[in-house]
Amino acid sequence: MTYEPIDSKIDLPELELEVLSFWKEDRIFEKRVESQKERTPWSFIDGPITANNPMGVHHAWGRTYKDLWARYMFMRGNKVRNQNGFDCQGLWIEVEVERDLGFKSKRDIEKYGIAEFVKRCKQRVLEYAAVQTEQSIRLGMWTDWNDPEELRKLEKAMENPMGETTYVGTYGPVTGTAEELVGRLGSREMGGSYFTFSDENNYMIWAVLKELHQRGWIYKGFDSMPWCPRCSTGISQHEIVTEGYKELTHPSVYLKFPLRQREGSLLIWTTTPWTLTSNVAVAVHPDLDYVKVEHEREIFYLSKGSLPGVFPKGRFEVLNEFKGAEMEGWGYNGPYDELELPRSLGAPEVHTVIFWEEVGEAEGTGLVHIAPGAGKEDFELGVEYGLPVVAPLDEFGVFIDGLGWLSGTHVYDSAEPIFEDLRRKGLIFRTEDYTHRYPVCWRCDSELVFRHVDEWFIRMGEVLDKPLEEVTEEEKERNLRYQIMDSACQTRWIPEFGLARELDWLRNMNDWMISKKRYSGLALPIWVCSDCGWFDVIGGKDELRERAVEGWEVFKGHSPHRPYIDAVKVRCDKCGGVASRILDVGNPWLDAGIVAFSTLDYRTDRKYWERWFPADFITEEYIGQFRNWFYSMLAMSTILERRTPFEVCLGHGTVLAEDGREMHKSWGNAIWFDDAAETMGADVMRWMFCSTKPENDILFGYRGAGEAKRLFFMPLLNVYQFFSIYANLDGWTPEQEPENLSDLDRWVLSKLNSLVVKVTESLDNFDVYSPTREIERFVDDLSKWYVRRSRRRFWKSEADDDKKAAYSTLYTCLKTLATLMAPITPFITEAMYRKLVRAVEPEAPESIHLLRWPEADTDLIDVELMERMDLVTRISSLGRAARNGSGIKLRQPLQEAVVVAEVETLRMLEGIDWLVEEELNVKEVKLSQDRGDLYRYLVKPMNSELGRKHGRLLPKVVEALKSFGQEDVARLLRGESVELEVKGVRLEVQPDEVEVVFLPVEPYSVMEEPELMVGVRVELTEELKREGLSRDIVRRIQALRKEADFEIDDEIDTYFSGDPEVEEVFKVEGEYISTETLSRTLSRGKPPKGAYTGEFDIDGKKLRLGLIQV
RNA sequence: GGGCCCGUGGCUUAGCAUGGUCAAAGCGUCCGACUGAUAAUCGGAAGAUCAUGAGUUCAAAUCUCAUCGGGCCCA
Repeated sequence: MTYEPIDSKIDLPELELEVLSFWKEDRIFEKRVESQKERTPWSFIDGPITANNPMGVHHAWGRTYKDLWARYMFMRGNKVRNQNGFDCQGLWIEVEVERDLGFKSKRDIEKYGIAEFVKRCKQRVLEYAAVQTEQSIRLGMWTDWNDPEELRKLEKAMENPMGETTYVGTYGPVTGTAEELVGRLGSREMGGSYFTFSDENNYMIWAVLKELHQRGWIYKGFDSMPWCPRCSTGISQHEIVTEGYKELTHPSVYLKFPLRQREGSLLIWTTTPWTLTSNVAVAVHPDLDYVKVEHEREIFYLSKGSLPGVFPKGRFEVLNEFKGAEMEGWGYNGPYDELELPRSLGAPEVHTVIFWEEVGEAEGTGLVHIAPGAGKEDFELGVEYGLPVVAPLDEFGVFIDGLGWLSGTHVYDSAEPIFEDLRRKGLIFRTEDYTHRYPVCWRCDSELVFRHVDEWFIRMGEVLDKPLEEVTEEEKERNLRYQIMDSACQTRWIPEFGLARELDWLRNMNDWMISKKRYSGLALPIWVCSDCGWFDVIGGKDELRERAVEGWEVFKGHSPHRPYIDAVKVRCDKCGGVASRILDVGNPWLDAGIVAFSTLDYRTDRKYWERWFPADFITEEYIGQFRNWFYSMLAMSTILERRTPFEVCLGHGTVLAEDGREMHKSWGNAIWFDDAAETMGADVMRWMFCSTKPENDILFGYRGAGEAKRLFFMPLLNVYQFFSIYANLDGWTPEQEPENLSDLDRWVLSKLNSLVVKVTESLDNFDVYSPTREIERFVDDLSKWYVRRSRRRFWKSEADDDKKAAYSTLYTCLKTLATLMAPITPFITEAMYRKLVRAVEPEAPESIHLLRWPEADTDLIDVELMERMDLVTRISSLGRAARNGSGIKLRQPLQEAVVVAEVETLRMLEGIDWLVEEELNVKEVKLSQDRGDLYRYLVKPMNSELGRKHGRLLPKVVEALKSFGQEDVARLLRGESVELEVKGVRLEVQPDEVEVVFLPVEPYSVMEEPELMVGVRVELTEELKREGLSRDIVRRIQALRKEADFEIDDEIDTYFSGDPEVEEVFKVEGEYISTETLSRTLSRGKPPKGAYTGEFDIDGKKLRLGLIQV
């Protein structure tokens, strides 16, 4: 058997596993790398995936894109560099490790030991890098990465970081300490995936930060930051926005602030009672209306608009009304003026009413309590007014010393005691529960508080009040923000609105907070003198060694991570003191943003870097990345080179469950990657992603997968199956070339070459959505028209030229189609290629993925032929509908079909009308330009109209209408009137006085579309009936053959008996029946013993059959 | 409050940048057929105020504006 069949059950995952082992054993990917040496570079940069957990199906979308364009660009003749990347540093990994170790807070980590903790974090990364690599292999990805087993060996070796070990990488074994080898992962010597915790990645960021420092763009800032008390770290703007909010209910309180020079109190409202110790001022809107009211013999001040909310029962009296502006400078007594900390900062003295444009009265009282030490906007306002900052919480969220009875209380436990205290002081007006969106920690869900902290920032540059195009070169020179915008504009964003989003982010973002008070991450290379406050940024390991004044021996041999790096001290340039590294680690987006430099040897081999920078292409899920990876990549590259690091950025949407919601474990609608791969198969998954428009979200699940399999993959494989069955029987191989091709062949080849053109254009344009649509359409054409109409060409017994033409054409179609699909569905196409092409073309490459991309033969594209065939399918479709209407089944031959159309249309059918004959099972196709051949028109009088007009003449008029010719009807249809004469009276019939009815001409059943009409003659002669019956008989014999498990080419002896009519058919149509069923003999009578028998009823007529294999 | 996407038959989507063919497909439903690719396949039918309103135009699902609803991003 030349062409191995694909099992009809078609277990796609099973087939994929076979292909995977072929790739592995025969080192096909390595052969691809080997074969591309001398080619033009095509550069791709992988956005690192966090190696923290198994990957999900949502990763598979982007990874499908990543893999497919790498495969495609290779096939197009490029040298492809694509290195997988892992994100390795940052809070998310720490949190998982903390969870594993059962830690509750940072204190547990300190107790456990930073060195040990950081080591565990690295181990976790190695563990999941191995898992994700295996999963990605299963997805069909081909890229440079590590053998998962080697990663696991390294993970174990890390138990003793300073112990010697050996790692086998892409280029052979490397030996060193475990920590050293881990720090060198992804390097030129070791190959494999890049890891953002590598030494080079860290030191490269040092170089960038030094560069920024030289421009004066690094600074230590004090800001009011969202802070997670559990993680004990600030949460940056980048992190808080996506998952950073939750609907929460808190107790809120209306509170009295007694006025100093006036009677009564300001009425303020807050949802965060813990901030009250930090109150320094109250803000009003100068233009808003405020009122003085009396309520239960007390005087309150609040905004007019907030009255209904504050006094819902309406028991108050307005004493006075005025603008907020009049309240400026009013003094009041704060609720915690007695405490030591506020007093020491002079807070009580500055308690006054100030202005703020943001004050509203949708909620609260229109009087806003301002605490610059405990809120972001408050802080900004405080800077404006020069207010003192009372910062009440320590890093764990505990009230610090100097706050009296509150000192030592945790913020989470503070609301009730504070309420009680205020109640005792008689300051509470009312409390009520309040539900709002409140920021929470995106990793551990703890409620965030605002803390006044010192953090390190990269200065973005001021936001200028003018359009981007008007910003001058000089202004850009000292403004990073606008430089990055320039870079963003150099990139082609797909979808196009990507640029607008990126620019929007850049326009709005604040200075970039890069510090984090954590452990496992980039050691920020900032050394500060504790004596005089001087600081410097160190640009690399060598510089550090030179400037180290102590601690180098502790650090030596370690990766630049805590705690060892913290031991190194440098000399203060200003006062000669000793400067220490700040203990903060870096924001992880620094790690991911630098990879266009760190992984391309920017510091050590500039030529190599230049060859591969910028990336021709990157692709990621766009949600979030405009402010994360896209942003940080642009930022880093702009700082170093002032240009974009990627030419094309393809963003795609989100993976949702089939119910349209996000996938959540607890909702039971999540699908794990491994399950998806083993149930639906990787190719089906890839196809689903590719046939979704990237800017849309995908509803991903087994229903869609089943549909893709049934509607696309099965028909495709069935075509292959069909080919293999007959080509095997006939022993056809590609060297048996035909002399001539039929119109059907030329048509499908024309379609095929058009497909090559379209798919190539689209993929060059980073559009895979359109190709999936085009390919689906082609598979439809191939299976639903070409194969269907060619079946008999394959069945006939002699191996004539027409048969060769059919084989050759179908072979070409399948081979080319598989090649076009190879980047998208690498498994199934490999299987087809191996069974189809490799079976008969020994000199062909061993894998479809080593092929060159097919060139379209545009000479074979015959637009006219495609139009003609299109007409044939339209006619067939109409004809089938007409047959359908008649109720006569397709197996019953009919005498004729009539096609009515314009003469130019009919001319197009020359030479291919036999296809219609076969498709409609008619003896002949008649062509006509006269609709009258199929339709006649009947004019029905509308008696109400005509009667009113003609009175007694009506019966005569109706009579006359019967004699209307088709020409008269045509005029009425055109809206013209027709004259007639009744009893010598001439009168006019208007179109709206009659109804024109169409009736098919007997004995035709008719269907039409504009400009085209098809009718079939539904009259049955005895001969036709007999033929129909013979086909029914053949059908029954075939069914029986199948049931008896005979091979397709087994010859048989057939025994029959039944009603006389049936037996008669065996006589008259004997030759036809025996040819169709490969019957050597047809014998009337009882079959011998051992025959396979069956009894049938054909429209009430009996038939008994017996078959014997010869 | 600002920016960006999106509202098309019961469901999922195409069409919309270059306005003009009966608004296209798949699922589901109903009816029928085919069957030497067959635990597949094919045909037909029913089913859409193209979110709403206004405007531009001879002509709007498509362009403009507004409104409503959903999503995302940022304040």
